[in-house]
Amino acid sequence: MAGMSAAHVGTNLTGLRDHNTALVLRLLRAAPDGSSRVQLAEATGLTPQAISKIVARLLATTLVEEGGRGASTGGKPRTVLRLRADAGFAVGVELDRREATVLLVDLTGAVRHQVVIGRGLADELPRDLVELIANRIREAARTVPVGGDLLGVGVGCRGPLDHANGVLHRPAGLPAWDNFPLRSALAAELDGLPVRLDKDTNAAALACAAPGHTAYLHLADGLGAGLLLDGSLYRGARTNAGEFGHQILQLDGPPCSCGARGCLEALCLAALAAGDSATAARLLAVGAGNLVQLLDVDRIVLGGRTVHADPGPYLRAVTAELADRFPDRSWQHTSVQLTPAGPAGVAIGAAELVLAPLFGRAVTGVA
Amino acid sequence: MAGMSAAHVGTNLTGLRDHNTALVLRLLRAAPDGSSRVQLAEATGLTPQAISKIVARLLATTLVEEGGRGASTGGKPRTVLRLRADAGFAVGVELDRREATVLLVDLTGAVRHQVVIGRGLADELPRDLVELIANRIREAARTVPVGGDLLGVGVGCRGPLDHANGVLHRPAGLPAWDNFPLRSALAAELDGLPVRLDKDTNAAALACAAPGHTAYLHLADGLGAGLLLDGSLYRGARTNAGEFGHQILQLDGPPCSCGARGCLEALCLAALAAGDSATAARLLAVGAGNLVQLLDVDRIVLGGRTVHADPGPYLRAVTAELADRFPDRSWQHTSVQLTPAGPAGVAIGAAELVLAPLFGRAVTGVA
DNA sequence: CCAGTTAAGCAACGCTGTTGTCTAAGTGCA
DNA sequence: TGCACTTAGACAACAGCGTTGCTTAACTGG
Repeated sequence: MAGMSAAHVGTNLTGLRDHNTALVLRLLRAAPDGSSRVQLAEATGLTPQAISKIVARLLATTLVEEGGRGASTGGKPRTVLRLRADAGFAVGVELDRREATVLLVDLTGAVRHQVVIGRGLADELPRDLVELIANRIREAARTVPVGGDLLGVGVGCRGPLDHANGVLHRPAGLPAWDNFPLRSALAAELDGLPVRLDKDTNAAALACAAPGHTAYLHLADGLGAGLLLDGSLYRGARTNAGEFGHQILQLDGPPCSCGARGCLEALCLAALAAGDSATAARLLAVGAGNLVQLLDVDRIVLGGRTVHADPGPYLRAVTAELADRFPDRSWQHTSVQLTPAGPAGVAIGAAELVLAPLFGRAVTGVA
Repeated sequence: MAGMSAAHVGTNLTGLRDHNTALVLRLLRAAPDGSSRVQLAEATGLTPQAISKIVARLLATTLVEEGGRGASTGGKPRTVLRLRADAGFAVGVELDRREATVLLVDLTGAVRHQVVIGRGLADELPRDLVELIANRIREAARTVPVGGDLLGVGVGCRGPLDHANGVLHRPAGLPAWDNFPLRSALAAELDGLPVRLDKDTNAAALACAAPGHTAYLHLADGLGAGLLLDGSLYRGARTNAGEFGHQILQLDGPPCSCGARGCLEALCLAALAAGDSATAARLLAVGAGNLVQLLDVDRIVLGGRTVHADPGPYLRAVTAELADRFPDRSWQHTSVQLTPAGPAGVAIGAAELVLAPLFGRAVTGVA
């Protein structure tokens, strides 16, 4: 399942239906004011009749509802279709060195409940923190309205880790957590509720999903990236892509926690420790330029505690660096922005790990 | 079409059939000794009956043929199915500063005809070189056996360029070629035969396609990469991904032809100009390590004139660098190898640009 | 008030892969 | 040599997908 490439698998009618259904749900989610059958037909390229059948199936579930009539465009007015926000919920968890966040989002991704815990990976033993978090998750679950379905729990955590198996690999240099099976431990505490684990950077990237190619850069205790290539999360062979901070920017530079010398992360954190955020921003910008050279993305999105504390210098530095290295704006223009998800982006995106399959981003069979 | 993401498009029965058909063709191509219906059913996850129907359709074309019986596995022996190499051909062209290569490959990718022209981008005006190349292509086309179909021409050229529109953007710093519409110019000379244009690095990457994630690094007059993510070429938003050589490795380093300072390419070419191939190899290796950190690929493949001249130092340097930066071999191991396509890899891969759609790598609708 | 326009449903259809059954062509043991 | 067994593959009937052709619903505009 996970890790197995969908590109090498045949597809049958069920897969075809699931693909189109997920596509329709995705389009409805992207339209907060709702959409209509005609609009869906145009967007998907399917015939209006096919859309009518798909919508009829969805209306029979709790996922979609009709919402009155839209304005007429010269004839019969369109029937508004909307995703039912209360039909499904997911819990998102951010696990940091000294802090954890637990929140509940509905099907549209809106936050409905949120608590911050003042304890993190560096403060507790694995079993104790898991129990602490599980308690908060159970509290969040109790706030789910009647009729709403809790679909699962997503956890965003410092890497490196193995997303496919849900196992940590010495996150943030903490040996106590090395090889800890966080996913199964949490699932056991929660009576088998589906749990998904991913790097904090990947989670936060999911929270700013958009069409095309996006690189999300996260600066906090460390520096990492989440890559949304063609709208879906790229995790790489060992689900450990995005180690943006461990690109070497200075040969034989100062040692980094990863063992190498001259990593962007080491340089950047050293500058920040010295209070020189201008240099940190410039270094981040050079790394971002390197990334755009390699991946030619549409969009750079910035986030993480350090950036949120004072976004201006980082946004300006990256924008300037890209303008410098890609002078032909008419042909190559990469936009630079702050993450729209805000400081809770990791936890919000973690919940997205659970919701995404519904909307087809991670479904195998047909991409 | 190109540039438009397939992820946002609905799929119908035609798309379903095309997807499965291309998958079967791809599997047959990957099995030089042929395959059987049973094996195809196992590999695709489709039922034996579905495979029988798909194979029957393919046998009715010239693409696939039966090839006798295989060994028995305890019952009726399997019927061997094989791709008919002579059913289709493609021309591949490599366009370099001072040299061009034109070759013909069959459906399996085997080279059937090859000529090298001692003139390149720097030697001729665009119109003259196009005419020269077109003559060689016509010669190659005459070597196609009767009954064989010439599917088109693929061209691999120094970037930057716009793959979607087939237009060059000042390749190799040659102003005479800036904005030259190479694809349409060549197509006009060849009576509308389909022509595809891509960066030399992308073409060469296609020539070493394999399952999983591969990064092909090409060192010749310049230094670039071709990215095969999940088996298919990743081109990025403006089809200009893979500018691996323009990652900055030394802040405020020596100026590069791209306008920036301290680019890997500038450092590497300077070392080579000084005859210091050890330093060039070490620099390439550091860049490769940065790439693996960001993309977590399964495989690094090396190619290009400079590497082929003496591959040992480059293979060793990259292998050592990766062992250094990813010490946990059991979990993270990226293999390093020379391109199996050899020195003509760019031209062979350029032909692949034409053949790939047949095998579903670039088909829209269903991925 | 009625022609025109747009939205959406109903019914019949073609085509996909699936299921169930049968035949072909081998192996292996008595 | 003969017969039970195994495996490969075909034939026919089928369920389910989106498509086509047509009808009905509901609004706009002169």
